[in-house]
Amino acid sequence: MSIKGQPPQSQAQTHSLSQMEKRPLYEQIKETLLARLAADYWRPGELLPSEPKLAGEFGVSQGTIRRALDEMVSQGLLTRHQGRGTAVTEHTPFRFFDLLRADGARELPESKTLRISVNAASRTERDALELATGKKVIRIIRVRYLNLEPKIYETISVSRDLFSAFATMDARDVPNTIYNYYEQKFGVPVVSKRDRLRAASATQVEARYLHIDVGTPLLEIECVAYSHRNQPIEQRISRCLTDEHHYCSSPS
Amino acid sequence: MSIKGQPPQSQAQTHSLSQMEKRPLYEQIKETLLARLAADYWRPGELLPSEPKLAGEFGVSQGTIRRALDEMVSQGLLTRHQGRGTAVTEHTPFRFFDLLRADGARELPESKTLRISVNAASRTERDALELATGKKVIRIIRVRYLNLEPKIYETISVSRDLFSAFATMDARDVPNTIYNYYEQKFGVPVVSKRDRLRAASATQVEARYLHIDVGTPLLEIECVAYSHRNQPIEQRISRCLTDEHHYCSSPS
DNA sequence: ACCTCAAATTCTTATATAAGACTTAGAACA
DNA sequence: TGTTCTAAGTCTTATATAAGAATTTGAGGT
Repeated sequence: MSIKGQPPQSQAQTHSLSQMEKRPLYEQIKETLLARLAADYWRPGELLPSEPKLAGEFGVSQGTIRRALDEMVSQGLLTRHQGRGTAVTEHTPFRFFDLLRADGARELPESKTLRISVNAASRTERDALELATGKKVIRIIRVRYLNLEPKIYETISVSRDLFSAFATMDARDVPNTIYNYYEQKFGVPVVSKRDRLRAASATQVEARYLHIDVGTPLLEIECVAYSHRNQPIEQRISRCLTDEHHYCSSPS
Repeated sequence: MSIKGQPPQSQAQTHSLSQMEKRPLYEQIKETLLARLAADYWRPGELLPSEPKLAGEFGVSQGTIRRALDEMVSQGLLTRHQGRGTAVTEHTPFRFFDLLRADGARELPESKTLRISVNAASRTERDALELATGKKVIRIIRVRYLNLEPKIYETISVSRDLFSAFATMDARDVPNTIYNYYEQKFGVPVVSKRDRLRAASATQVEARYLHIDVGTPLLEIECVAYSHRNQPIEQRISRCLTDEHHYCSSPS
């Protein structure tokens, strides 16, 4: 029984990759790992146990672990290096920011929060965030600067039930890279998003903050951010001045 | 030798998955299959040989074939069904059309070609299509209709060297779903694309064709379409009226 | 400071078994 | 005689495991 390299103690009971389950093993394992990631079991940048170790822990072969990890890598959740190990991806602040300069370079925007308010969710907010009628949302309105010039007028909506801490927060304390904040303060990582884009005209308010004329064409990006299991986390409507930048779709 | 179902003639010598090669087998196989796809060795919708057959042909195990096929499936080139087989994906006309109605439904646009011309390639065209200085392009300008209303003013640019047949074509004969035409007439399938989006103002010409006022905000989509091996095929600039439709990014 | 070697890791390939889908032979029935 | 249904058989892809190769890292020696 005393095989060298065996993991310490008894820890083989808690996983229960139920044999009765119809779903394939690698999928159950992926789900478990996903849950751990969501629970901050491993920190971003941290190395996961090696494939053989995980295989031992779950009582399956290395290849099965590998398949689960492969899928998470293709989702951008993990990063692997031969000879080194498998790490939790550290999301750069750029990960979900798709406005590029003409030369293709990315600039990190600065942000100035204008207002935080609590409102009844609108129809589109309820649809996007999958909220029941009567639920409330917290709205954060801010202006974002690229190369020190105001380029984006942005309205962020989140469920008050999930992010009540925002309601009492001072506008100055709203962090710039807010997805990181969701992950660190609330333990809710944003792992995917879906964008819808239109052309629009600058309103009076937008014109004032973006230093442009009323009616100037703006690129409107309506973005819904999702956490694990496709749970919608945030709706964001960004109205962007695209004189020096453009939105870049991920190559399909 | 006369095994039933055997492909005709001798075809087992040409593969040469050179043992000297440093690249993994599955990658070399993928490359070969990709080349066959590009050469129209199998037609869209057609079933490929089964995994064991391919394994036998290439002299590798089924798992290795599987890995090559898996990657091509994830790129959307192949479609697999357990128990049936692996087929070449038939691209619907919608595959690369990202303008959706508010309810999320897709409408196939009608097109009216306005003009076909041959010009020296502009700077952006040369960049997009990777053409040498002095090379010429064929430009196709057309209006596209959604639900019978003019919504898109579109300029298509392709290399004259590759698509000379366009130069002498009557405007009325330009097909609506032009990617299919590339694949069927020129044997050049479009397998991916990259979009860049901006907000813009309708010019006088656009205003006339789209039945709108000059200066109306339009969504400008600059799209470069690629064939196998990332060869750029076409640049397309679509200026879209987004009062009833919106651009939808593929979920990342 | 540089080189060598050993240990740990992921990567590649192969093989075996399971599960789903289509085909066809043949019985049952009209 | 023709039709319909059933079930077995055969083809397909899906899943799981194992073993050796390639790569990185770091310790130890020169």
